[in-house]
Formats: sequence, C-alpha cells, structure tokens
Amino acid sequence: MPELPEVETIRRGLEKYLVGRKIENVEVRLARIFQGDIKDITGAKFKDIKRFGKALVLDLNNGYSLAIHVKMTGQLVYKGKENSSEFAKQLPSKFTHVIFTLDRGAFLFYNDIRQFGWIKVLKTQEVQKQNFFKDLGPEPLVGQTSSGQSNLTLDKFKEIISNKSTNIKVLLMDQKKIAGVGNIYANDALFLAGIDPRRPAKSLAEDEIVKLYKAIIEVLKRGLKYGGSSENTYVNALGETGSYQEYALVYGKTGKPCPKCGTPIEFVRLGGRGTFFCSSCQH
DNA sequence: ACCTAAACCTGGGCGC
DNA sequence: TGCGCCCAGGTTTAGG
Repeated sequence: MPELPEVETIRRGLEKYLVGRKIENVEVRLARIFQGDIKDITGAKFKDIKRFGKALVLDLNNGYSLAIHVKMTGQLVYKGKENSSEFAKQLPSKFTHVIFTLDRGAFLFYNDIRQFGWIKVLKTQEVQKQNFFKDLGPEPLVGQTSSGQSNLTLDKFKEIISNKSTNIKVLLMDQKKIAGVGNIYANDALFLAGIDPRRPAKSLAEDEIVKLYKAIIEVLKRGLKYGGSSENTYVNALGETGSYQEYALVYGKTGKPCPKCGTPIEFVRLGGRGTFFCSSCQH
C-alpha cells in the first residue's frame, strides 16, 4: 500500500468508517509493531484521519494520536455491519498483529505479512516532532487529498531538481525531497515524461522538468482514480483491492512491450530498487 | 555530501 | 512435492 495513492485511499476509507467511533479495547499480538501504552487510547474516539506522505495519523479526542506506517505489506481493515466483505469476514488471520475493538461490535485490524510496519501512540502535539513528519518534503496533491503539508509547486520542484547529481529516479523517491512517491509511480512518471531514470537530476532541461512535474501529478491521480495498485497485498480499509496495476505503464513489465513503441521494457537496479523503462522512449 | 549494501520479515514464483 | 534462489508499493543504518 505503500505509496501516496494507496495510503490516501486507505485514509479516505478510515475517515468514512472511524470518525466518531470509540476504541473499546486494543489487543497487541506482535509487540514489535506497536509502540506506546494502550491505556492512553482505550476509551477514546477517533476525531480526524490525516495522511503525511505515506504515513497516517489518526487523531483521537483525548489529546493522543495513532501514527501508522504500513511499509510494504501492512493492511488496515475495518470490519463491522457497514462492511461484511469476504476479506473482512476472514479476519483476524495469522497476519493480524493488532486488533482494535470498536463500539457497535466493530473492529479495526492491522495485518502485516512482512511485519515492517508500525503503530505509535503519540500525544497529538508531539506528532510534528516525529521524523516521518518533520523530515517530509512537500506533497504533490495538496488540495486533492485533504492531507499533507506544503504543496509541491513547479518552482519548488525545479529547486529540488537543480544541482543534484543523484539519479532522477532515486531523487523522486526520496521522502525528504517529495512526499509520497514510491517505486511504482516513480517508474511510471518517468516513462510518461520520456525521461531515462538513470540520468542525473541536474541534467534535466527546463521543458523536461515541467513534463516530469506534470507526469508525477498525473500518475498519482490515476493511482487514486483506480483505488491504488494491488500488485501484491494492498487492500483498502474495506479489504478491497485497487486496479492501478492493470494500467501501470512500465512498472513490473520487464521484457513486455512498451505501451508506446513495443520495444521490450528493460530492468536495471537504481538505489537498490527495481527500475523499469523503455530505452527507446526514455532519454 | 553521496552511493551501496544490508537489515528488518514472510511469502510467492520460478527453475530444476 | 521440495529445494534454492530471486523477487517484492519502504525505511533506516552502517560503511566506503
């Protein structure tokens, strides 16, 4: 779930089903995932559901917040009379590590196969002191996602790109530079802009920077439109999969024909991450 | 300042 | 069916 469109999709679902609801009990099955004291949140109600980059912040009505990062395989799924999907019916599972019992016989489950994610209990006023918050770059979709902090303007994007010798793709995925862009959308944005992911950021010409800026916003909006990308384990707050993977341009398509010219998509590794591109369309 | 590899984990897919 | 290997929407840390 991991990138901006997936986390924002979860946020919207949680906002719909959790706001005003009471936490009656918390069961932590895997201690590593949960940091804090469950006493601080038991009995409180959800007040506001926010997203900062790829992290979620669930504000409660008692001065505490739950900060959550799902990393690669985390899932936050609501189960209650508003949602009796097959997926929810089967919860909790062996991958359920935290169970929030809510009022009206409902539950919020945190599942995570790889166990990389975390849930932290914080005082609401302390949230902005956390690294995931204060080190975060500007948001590409402020105004369309009702979350985040400062907006990634074109001028700000130019400033971020200028004089950086690092690969443009690695830079796009740096959360300190830009919030929310991960591997799928970085690959697809570079394809849409016709830019080779291996190029040094500072080598981009003015018109290429503008194209890339628009491409980032475009692919993130598509991701949101299709409810995120369910390549693997991602589901939304109701346990439903997204469909962006059916529309992905180059991500995960090694050897398959380029959607524009038919040349086989190439695979290289940049910054330790799988990188997909068309050597014919991207320069 | 910058780049890489490894670490945190489990499971799925592939070749043999 | 099983084994070994490589892959995975992220981030952090250690080392060069």
